[in-house]
Amino acid sequence: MVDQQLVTKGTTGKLRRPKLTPVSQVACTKCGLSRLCLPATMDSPQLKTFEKIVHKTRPLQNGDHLFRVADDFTDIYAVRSGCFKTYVVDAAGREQVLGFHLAGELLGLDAIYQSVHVSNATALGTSSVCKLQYDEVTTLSQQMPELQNHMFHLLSRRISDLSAAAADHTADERMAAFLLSLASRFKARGYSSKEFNLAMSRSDIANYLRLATETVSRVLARFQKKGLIKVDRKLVQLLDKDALCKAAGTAAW
Amino acid sequence: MVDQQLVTKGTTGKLRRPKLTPVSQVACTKCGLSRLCLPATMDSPQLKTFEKIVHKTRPLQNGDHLFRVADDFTDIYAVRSGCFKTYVVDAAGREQVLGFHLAGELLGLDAIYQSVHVSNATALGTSSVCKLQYDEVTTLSQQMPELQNHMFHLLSRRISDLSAAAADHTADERMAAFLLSLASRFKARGYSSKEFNLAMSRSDIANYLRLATETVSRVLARFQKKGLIKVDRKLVQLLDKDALCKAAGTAAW
DNA sequence: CGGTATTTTGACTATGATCAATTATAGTGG
DNA sequence: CCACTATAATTGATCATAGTCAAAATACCG
Repeated sequence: MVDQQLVTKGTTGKLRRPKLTPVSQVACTKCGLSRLCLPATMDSPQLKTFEKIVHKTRPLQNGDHLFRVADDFTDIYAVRSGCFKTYVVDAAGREQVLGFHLAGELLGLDAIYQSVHVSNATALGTSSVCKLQYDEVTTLSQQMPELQNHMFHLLSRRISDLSAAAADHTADERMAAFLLSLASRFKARGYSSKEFNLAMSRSDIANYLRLATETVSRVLARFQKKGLIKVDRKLVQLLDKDALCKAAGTAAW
Repeated sequence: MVDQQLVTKGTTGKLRRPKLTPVSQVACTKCGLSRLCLPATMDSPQLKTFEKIVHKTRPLQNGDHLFRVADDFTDIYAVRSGCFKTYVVDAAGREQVLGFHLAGELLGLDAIYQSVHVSNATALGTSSVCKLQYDEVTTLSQQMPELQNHMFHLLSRRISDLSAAAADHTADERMAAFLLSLASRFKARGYSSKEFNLAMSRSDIANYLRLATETVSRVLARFQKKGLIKVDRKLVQLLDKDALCKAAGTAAW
């Protein structure tokens, strides 16, 4: 694999990461929770109240678990930095990746109705979260319609996303849709939507997309040959988004 | 893997074992809403208040649409009788069935965050629903913690179900799991869990399970030959649930 | 009944999985 | 800094599950 121009040959991916631009006016000072996981309509005093139930935690290292199946459910987590993967292990011991969660996204929502975690969450690289005690969230939601509403929206959105992901698509479509999804989420966070690092391994991607690792490799190679993307290890550049959208079988992103 | 920290003194008085939310004795007199879609802890006066926001509608005929993509989202629907299917149509015109919804189950939850429907819902056979104006639900949730909690639970449960359905399984596993899911839902509604009618066509089932219609036919035939089930047209009898569970790759239901 | 829908069955095919081998990459300790 | 190892990613060859195409059988409905 001959790659001529690497802006920086990566001992660390951090150096070359596109700069962050602040997204929201309001932000939780305590943990940097951006607008992405906060109600848009919160004013200052509300924010202050809200901050009281947000608890910082120390960062997790690659592979560390945030929670596991059957753990007591007491807290919701908001990703502060890094990336987490959630997964389950079925009766036959096969792992199934349920999702990847970037900064500003919530973890553990599937545990609410059973008061027990039904999935595992593990850090991909050094990552951190904010902790929100669930009963404090519900209590506060009683007083703050905006928060209640926001919770409904977040849950609804996850339902919608999962529905979309459940659809029947070819390997190429799924891969293209996956890359575009990452792009749009990075963009929403102020990062480049054309170039980003994959926090997860090929086999995690494969598992998430219900493909074999080899297929992921091949599809990426094929996309590259067709000029849709450029891949170098973890770094992905989207060269032709329109074509990618077409490959994904979706309207423009 | 599975921790043994199951001995936890409760921080709250809540049940925390993996089981369904407790069911209530009460039922909405107005539309027959069963305990399945009502908060378990509602008492009589609360129920009366709740009933005020429940609106009966006239039954729909087979194929009638309850809502379509891009329709304004104003109401949540609770299935009163019959069965509904929700689906989307992708850019290429392919239909994707998202789910089947039996009495007591809610419809339209994926529309909350966009205030617009993102899926279509159509009746399978003559079916009816109750209508709940969404902003009345949220307003009432502010005053009734039980209702808010119930909404969170329902949304969380749907997330959990969708996650499970998204997993990568063989045709046999998916079919077995599908039959068992129906069985358990019928049982929860007081119907037989061993014998029931399929409200949906083979091709709807196939689409939902991401299989070809022909494959559904073949799998059902295979199951019958192996003595797991008996199928006659729409009527299904589960003859050997244990074997079905094994075929589904799940623990007993 | 007669005509249309749906379902089933059979033959063949293709997409993506599996198996196997090779090449990169990241970590570790001398 | 460089072997040395373990892990991850890629590439090739072959296989199998489920899809597609085609046709027959069965159910549905006026």
